[in-house]
Amino acid sequence: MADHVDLVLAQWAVRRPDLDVSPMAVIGRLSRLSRLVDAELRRTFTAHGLDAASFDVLATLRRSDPPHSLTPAELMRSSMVTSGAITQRLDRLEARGLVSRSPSASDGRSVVVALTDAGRDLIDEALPDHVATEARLLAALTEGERDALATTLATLLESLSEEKDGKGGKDKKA
Amino acid sequence: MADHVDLVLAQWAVRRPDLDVSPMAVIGRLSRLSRLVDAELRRTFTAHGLDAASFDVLATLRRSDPPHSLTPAELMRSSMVTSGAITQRLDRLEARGLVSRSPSASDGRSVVVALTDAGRDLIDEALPDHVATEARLLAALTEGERDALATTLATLLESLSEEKDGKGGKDKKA
DNA sequence: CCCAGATGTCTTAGCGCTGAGATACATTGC
DNA sequence: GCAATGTATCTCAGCGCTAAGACATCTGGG
Repeated sequence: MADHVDLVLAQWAVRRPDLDVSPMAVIGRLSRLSRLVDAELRRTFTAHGLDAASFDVLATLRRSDPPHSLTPAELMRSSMVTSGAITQRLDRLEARGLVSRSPSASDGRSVVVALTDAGRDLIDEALPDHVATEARLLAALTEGERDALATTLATLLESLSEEKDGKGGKDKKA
Repeated sequence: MADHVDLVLAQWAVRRPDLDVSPMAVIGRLSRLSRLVDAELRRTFTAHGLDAASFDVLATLRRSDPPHSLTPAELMRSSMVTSGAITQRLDRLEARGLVSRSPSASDGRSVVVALTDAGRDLIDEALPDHVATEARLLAALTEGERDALATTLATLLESLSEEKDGKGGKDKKA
């Protein structure tokens, strides 16, 4: 019943008994789990000729209102990557004919990125496999555990997002 | 109370009502959380002249028995990165005088990586800040929630690790 | 009306990692 | 002994991302 993180905690207890390393029980597992999950998801993406970055953009467009178009700035905020990363992702997807870029009618600085028919077909085909993979990765949990996990992760996500936005902030002056 | 993932789930319910995307409630939050956590941890590492990769290696060595030495292969298994990544991490740390490499006495193919005094001083100085940062990131949870979260993540971690090792195989029954 | 600051997109250098493979040494079965 | 296989380390090209910054365009207060 001891995973890698349990061993790490036991080692720290010997080397640095002065430190309370208990937060690692959560953060350490979160990190390792994320790596394992990413690796598994990648297999599904590869099977459909995609990678995580491309899938992310196509899925975000697919979720948006028809005609499934967003600006690079919106994609950037949704994806948590920099603007340079979005530019390059779109370059790759555009070269493959999966998205199109056209100047925005309402904002001269902006661009409208839209799913092409080929892009929509590809993401619609990959999606069922993707969610099936996700479901398989969670198969070890009961439904109750899954729900509780989602709730707790949502709590953490909100607390970190707020911190990042400066809302309420840490404890410094408002 | 609605985080980004709740919005994503609501969008999929409209665009693809045929799909059960509920696994995203967990997997999606796991991914985003991991990104946010990594970004926060990085700030602490940077403050000590480190990055996540260097910290990982130094901390792994520090946890090992005195004289705090391991082989690249052991570091590779602990870190979940490829051998090429370990070689490069060690190149950087060795160039800074934080670790040393010497040929193994017992295995002609192998190398012994050891913390130098400077490396040990650096990791011992950074560690308290690091665990403090981790504790701050979890401050939104009660102790009970933290424990339950650690337990559930451990369950997932074990199930994915076993799958990877081929133990029990991919197919359900043993 | 106009300008200063905010915003949107793209460019580029540099970084760390992967994946494939090269090389050397170790181990096992015969 | 020795061939076949496995293990340990390193090399290197290629990839996607970040950070910093260049431009163009928008917006709101004098």
